[in-house]
Amino acid sequence: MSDSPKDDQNELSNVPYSFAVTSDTAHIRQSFSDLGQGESSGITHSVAGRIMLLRTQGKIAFAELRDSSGHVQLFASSDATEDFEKFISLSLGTWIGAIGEVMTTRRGELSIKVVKWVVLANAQRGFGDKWHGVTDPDTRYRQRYVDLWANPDARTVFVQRSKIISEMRRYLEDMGFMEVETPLLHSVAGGALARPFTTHHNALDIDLYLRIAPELYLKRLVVGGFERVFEIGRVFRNEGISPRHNPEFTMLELYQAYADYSDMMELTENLVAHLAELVCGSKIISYQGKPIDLTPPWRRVTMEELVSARLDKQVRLSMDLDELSAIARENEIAVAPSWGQGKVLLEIYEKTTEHTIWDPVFVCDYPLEVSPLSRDHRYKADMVERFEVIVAGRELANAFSELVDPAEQRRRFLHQVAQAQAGDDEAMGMDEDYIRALEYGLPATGGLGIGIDRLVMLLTDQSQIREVVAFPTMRPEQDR
RNA sequence: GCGCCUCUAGCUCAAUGGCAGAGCAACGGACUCUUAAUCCGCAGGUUCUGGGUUCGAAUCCCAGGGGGCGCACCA
Repeated sequence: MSDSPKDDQNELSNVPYSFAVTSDTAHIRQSFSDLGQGESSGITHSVAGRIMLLRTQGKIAFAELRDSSGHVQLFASSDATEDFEKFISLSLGTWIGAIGEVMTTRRGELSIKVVKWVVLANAQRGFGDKWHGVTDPDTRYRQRYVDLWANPDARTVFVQRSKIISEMRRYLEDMGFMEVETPLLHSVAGGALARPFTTHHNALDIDLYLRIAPELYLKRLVVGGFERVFEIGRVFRNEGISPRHNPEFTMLELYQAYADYSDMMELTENLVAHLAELVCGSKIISYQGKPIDLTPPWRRVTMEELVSARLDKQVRLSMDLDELSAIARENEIAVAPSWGQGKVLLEIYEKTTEHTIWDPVFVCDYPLEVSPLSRDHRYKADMVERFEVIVAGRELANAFSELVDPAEQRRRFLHQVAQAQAGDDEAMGMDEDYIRALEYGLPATGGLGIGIDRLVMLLTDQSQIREVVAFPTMRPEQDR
């Protein structure tokens, strides 16, 4: 970052406003794959991209031209190429457009035999070591444009991210879901338990929150008669940054009328397995050196069973608070006085069990106490019909049968407000309009949220969220 | 927010108390089929910043800054 750009070379700064390409490098590779060694195709193409390598050899030169689809070799020679002397003095990183016949060299390398060429952009700064690239994480994340050229693997991740999201859209649309957009600016921060970012609207003179979840608006749309809706969008949570957390991240949320959380399980496992097959070529993927089998159906097991098996003793929500708290303390969990059995059970699960799960598991049936938007379990007291999907020790999805009873929703919100007053800065606020919406009638509805960034991490074998977010949140650069 | 680690040429890295170096990039040159081309030459530094210990500090100590990892919070 302290490096300074080279002085402009005037003749190279005078670059054209457009350049007509006839093909990209991937299509050329595809079209001329049967061209034998030392053959000329007789077909001229015009390509553009960056010069990533340049090998001069007296009166001839070889360059690697890279574009967004791949790369192809340029072959230049003093008798065929215009301004040959200038061509061989090009700096690595220069964008050029090149026109010439498609051919192969004596060694069989597919090449464009450059006749005419033009500089499209000058690279005044270099892209690092041509073998090692740039590995400094600070540079890679702050200057992603450098990373993407210096480290081709970084580029692949973002291509796959794009494929995952685009295929997710297509898959859901094929199921009859409609993509919608709901507000990012909320006057009540709801739909999840998290601290929000605050901002201010000048004309209305009110504080607004950047949304922590689209949930409550999406369910309003179901009330409005859109029976299958989804949104893929950014949410914002004012929390710490870590290898698995970025303050803004992308969520898929979907809602399906007349469905419950069992339907959401089926949808989730089928969607994720489908995406894995698309991106990884198999439902059995490799993550951080270990295999993960995403083939449906995934194991379905209750939180109580998981924790009981892990701790090798019965752990039930129906136990006395003292009894549960003792188990928590045995596992070095500090129990806060405001916690009920539900919160204690959740803490025990999260601290002792969650990180030990590798292959995908639907962790079913959460305590009502920690699930203010989920519908009461149809058979189990103080439980809700909710599940999280855990893969590789991490939460991948969260879903439930939605709470449809406005009076009960009001009680849940009131409890949240009390929690907030007791100092819980992640508790939800009262959302009167949402209750009013429920009063107009929300049918049985299944809801699902999937963290896209974490899904992309899983399917691209990345351990850090910064590898799948093009421009992760960073402390502002200091003057250096 | 707390703990541990780290910062040396544009990039990737050496030098562990004794003359700050290499490869790549850049720059100059040779070379008509290369594949990280090769070869010759040249240049490149506030060793993150500030203070301290020492005859002598990239190296040891203190403080600050950037980054990484772990914990906490969370998805």
